[in-house]
Amino acid sequence: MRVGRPRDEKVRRAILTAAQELVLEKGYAAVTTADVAKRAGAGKQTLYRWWPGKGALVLDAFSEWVQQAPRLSRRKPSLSSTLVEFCRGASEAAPVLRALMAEAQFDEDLHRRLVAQLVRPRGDELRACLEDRRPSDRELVVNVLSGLVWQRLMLNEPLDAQFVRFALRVVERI
Amino acid sequence: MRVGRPRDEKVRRAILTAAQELVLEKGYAAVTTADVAKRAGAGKQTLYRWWPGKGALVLDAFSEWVQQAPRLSRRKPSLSSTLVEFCRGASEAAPVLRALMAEAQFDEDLHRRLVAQLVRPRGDELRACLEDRRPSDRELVVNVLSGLVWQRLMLNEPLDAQFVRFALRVVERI
Amino acid sequence: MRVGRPRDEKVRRAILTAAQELVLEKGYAAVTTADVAKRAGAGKQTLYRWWPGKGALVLDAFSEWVQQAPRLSRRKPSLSSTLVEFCRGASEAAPVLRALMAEAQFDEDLHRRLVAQLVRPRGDELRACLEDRRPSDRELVVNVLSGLVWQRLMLNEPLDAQFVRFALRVVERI
Amino acid sequence: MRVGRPRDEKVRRAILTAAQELVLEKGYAAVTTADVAKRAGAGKQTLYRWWPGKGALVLDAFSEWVQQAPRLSRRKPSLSSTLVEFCRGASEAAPVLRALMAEAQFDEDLHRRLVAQLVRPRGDELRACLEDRRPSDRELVVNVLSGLVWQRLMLNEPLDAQFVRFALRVVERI
DNA sequence: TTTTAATCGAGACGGTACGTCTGGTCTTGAC
DNA sequence: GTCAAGACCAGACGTACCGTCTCGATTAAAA
Repeated sequence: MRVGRPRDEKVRRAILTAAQELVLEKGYAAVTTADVAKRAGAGKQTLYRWWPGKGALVLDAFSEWVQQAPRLSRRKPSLSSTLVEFCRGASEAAPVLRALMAEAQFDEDLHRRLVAQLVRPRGDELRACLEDRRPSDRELVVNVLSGLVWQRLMLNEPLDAQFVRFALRVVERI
Repeated sequence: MRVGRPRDEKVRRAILTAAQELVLEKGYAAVTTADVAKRAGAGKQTLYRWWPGKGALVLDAFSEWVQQAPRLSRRKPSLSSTLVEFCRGASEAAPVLRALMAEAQFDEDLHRRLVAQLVRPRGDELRACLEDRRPSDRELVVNVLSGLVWQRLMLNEPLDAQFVRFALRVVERI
Repeated sequence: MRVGRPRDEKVRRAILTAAQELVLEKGYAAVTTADVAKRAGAGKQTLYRWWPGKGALVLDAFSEWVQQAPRLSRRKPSLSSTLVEFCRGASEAAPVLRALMAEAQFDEDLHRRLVAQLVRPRGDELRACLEDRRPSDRELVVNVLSGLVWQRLMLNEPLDAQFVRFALRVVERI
Repeated sequence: MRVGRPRDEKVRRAILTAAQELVLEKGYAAVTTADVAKRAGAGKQTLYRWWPGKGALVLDAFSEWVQQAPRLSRRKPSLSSTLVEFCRGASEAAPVLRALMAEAQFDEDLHRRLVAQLVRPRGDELRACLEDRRPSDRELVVNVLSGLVWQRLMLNEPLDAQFVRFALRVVERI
């Protein structure tokens, strides 16, 4: 059985919340691990016990936030509504997503986490809307859409309704 | 007339060369402006007189390198050959491109330079291969292809022959 | 009567032993309370239940060790033999004594313990060898000898036979 | 010739002054290198360029301070007046001297500096007052007096007029 | 026998100092 | 005024240690 004092889930939550608040307030680059720990009323060591660094922490903070969106409809959502929702979320979180993807380019481990927690799940959601397509087409469409969105993010161009229309037009021609 | 000692073009070249060498040897993140200056036999101040920081310097060093590829054929190149060439270059320089795009997420000015010196020119080359398409389609195709490539880079997946076939298959269905 | 589980004397001994071993192996500064607890198979809390900190613990560990020297002769020992024995012990334990006296400068409580457990008893032993002196002289001699020894320790100079001769020469001139 | 920007003596002075002030205000243990750098308007790196750590810095700060005492009399000072002056200085700076001697027990380099900058010079001053003594006696007296003073410091006992009388009584009997 | 309460090992916790590192600016004398 | 050299300010970084707290298990006296 696990011995020693168990890890305190409340502390973990407090750090995640603090990270989220601070990143939204001051932006990813301006936040330090020390800031987060202080705001959370935690020690730096505790933060580093749970996460290897700022990137992984902020990723956790926001991948939970993104998941907040209710997935309660039992009916398979349409591609267009999924894409709209997708872009809405990405647009709100754009600065964080850009920073995380950027940081991940310098950090192998963060890169893996980012793919597993954000990139892949979004792709899976899209794929789920394409069950009526031929399997070989599915990957095409998912890649194209995901590529368009990430490019848009990295080039800091708006993920607005016009973009959604554009993307849908691309898809219906494939 | 400008007074004082004139700026030394040889120094500028030496810094660019040193930056290129060091980034290829140790990777973007592991190189500092001080390293580059030392290798080039230059002072840090000289480096900062010509460039605003590491990002812009490395961008210059490698955008020249990318342009090295001879564009001498007067015949309009085909889309597929352009894409092959495009991916070959991107694949070789992938670590640098990833790092520059990442850095640009934290640096407005570098972002502008990157778009102007790397992103836009590549898009223009692609566009030039699509003159037989309807104008509205052109932007579609350019966006999709560029999105696929950048996504591939940022996700650190190979830009190999298989990817080129995949991309061409997408395009011919639009 | 005391309720609850009684304190375990075996644990106390294990911690003292572990502290002694570790300090002899790695030196006072390189040992942490966590190290000692781990070596003793004890928890940190147990250690802190018995002692207020590393200093007091090590002091206990070594003041017992110093006392090991048999004081069984019923005849009053001579000053010179006492001093020889005194210096021999201080020389062996020099690194620990230096560290304890140093730590005591930053820790009021440890300072009191150190004086009570090490400084005063040694002075009393010396005083006991000087019963044939005039009372006012006794304090003089004890202070001078003790001062010479502690200075020698703190300046990291050898407490060897030559020093003993030197000290005795001083005393016989007072 | 020396190239590069020369070290800035003004910064060095500012750091020394800040160290002195802070140590007098808050005590040695409560002062950090970051505090000193901030108060001095300097960067931490600059501090570490000039000194290897807090100990060496504070030693410099106070060894200059101790030397401030005017040594202008051309006549050889008497032993008693030297001792009085000696004890007055040591008494004022007692907390710092205790801390430095303590820290030096954990830091070989600081130990050497402390002996060279504080312990030896004081000894030399005493020796200079004893030119009328036999050479072999001189070392005796210097050692005894210095031992008495340092012991007094480390045991945190007052270096007052009574102590001076005591010390002089010892000396005149040697 | 059951309850109670202090102890035990293990290790997470808040706090904080440390010394290193990087980025971008400033200051020399030489040219 | 530019150059090489390198010191400068600023502050983030991750590690280390301290002494406390929390957990489930153990132990013996009290009920």
